[in-house]
Amino acid sequence: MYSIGEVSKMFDIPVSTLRYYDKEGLLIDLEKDKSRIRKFNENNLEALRVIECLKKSGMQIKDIKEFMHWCSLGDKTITKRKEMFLKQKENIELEIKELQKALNMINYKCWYYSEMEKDGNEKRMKNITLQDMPKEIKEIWKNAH
Amino acid sequence: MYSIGEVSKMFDIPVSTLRYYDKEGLLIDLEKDKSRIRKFNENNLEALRVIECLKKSGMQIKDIKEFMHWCSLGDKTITKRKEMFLKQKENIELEIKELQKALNMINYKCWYYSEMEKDGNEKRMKNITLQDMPKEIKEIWKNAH
DNA sequence: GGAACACCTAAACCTGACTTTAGGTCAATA
DNA sequence: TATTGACCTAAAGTCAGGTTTAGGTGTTCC
Repeated sequence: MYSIGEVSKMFDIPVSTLRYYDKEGLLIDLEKDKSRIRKFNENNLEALRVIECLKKSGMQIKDIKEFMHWCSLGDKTITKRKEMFLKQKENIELEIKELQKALNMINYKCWYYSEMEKDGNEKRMKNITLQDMPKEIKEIWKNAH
Repeated sequence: MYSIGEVSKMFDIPVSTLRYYDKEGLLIDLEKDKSRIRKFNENNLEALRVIECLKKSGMQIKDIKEFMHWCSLGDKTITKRKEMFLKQKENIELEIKELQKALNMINYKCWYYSEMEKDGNEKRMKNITLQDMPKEIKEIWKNAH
């Protein structure tokens, strides 16, 4: 059993955010003692790990709440929950692809700017074409477009 | 030369958002004709590509504006701009790593739920340990934690 | 000539995800 | 005993990144 302050340190999430998640219904079976103090058990910590993961995958608080509600309904929602994870898997794979494209653009710019830095001005690079690029930069450029 | 409506379709960005970017100073040398109608040229389109890429890499509008301002100052800001791209490269690489970790978590959950679906209930999977997992799932689990 | 359409500005409004504030409880320490 | 520190609630505030609204201009189709 952990206090909200301990959990805050373990997960590096502000106490106010943990209370907010609780208020929004993301921590469904979180218990409180006689003085209304929250007590986090292993299930609650696992819920928090799932919350962080679903947030990373782009899910909104209200949808995470809905998922947590399904969890509390037991066996009859297993398929629903599995399908939700399959959908988030697609989301996150797409997001990684987009980030990799952006990374290629940034890597191209890094090369472009280090060439300009050598020249000390923008003249030569302003008119650069695919033919002028080294093979590996050409590849990066293509993956960025 | 393109109208705002054409650019909106080309980039799949709402017209209102393009106007907002212009208002916030992200489209520094965007020209307007005698009736104040925006005319996008190739430089402006390239700026938009960079804006989308920097946004993906987690940069805020006000910092993108600052970058665009550096661009307008010419040769003396080349090194500054290069260093900004190097920093965004780190950001985006870190973000990809975090997303991959979340993806491992989600993949683990997908396996976990498909096993539960076979059983029709949560009993067996609730008490699963590392030893019970197939080798490849064990790897996924480890990369998620 | 008038209606439809694409454009314009300024300003108000919206949304999600928190964070801060104000006022209070409770247990342990000086 | 009083003050410190960790906890509590409800409600208001904040912030980024847009979106919507209200009122207007200029061009083209019927």
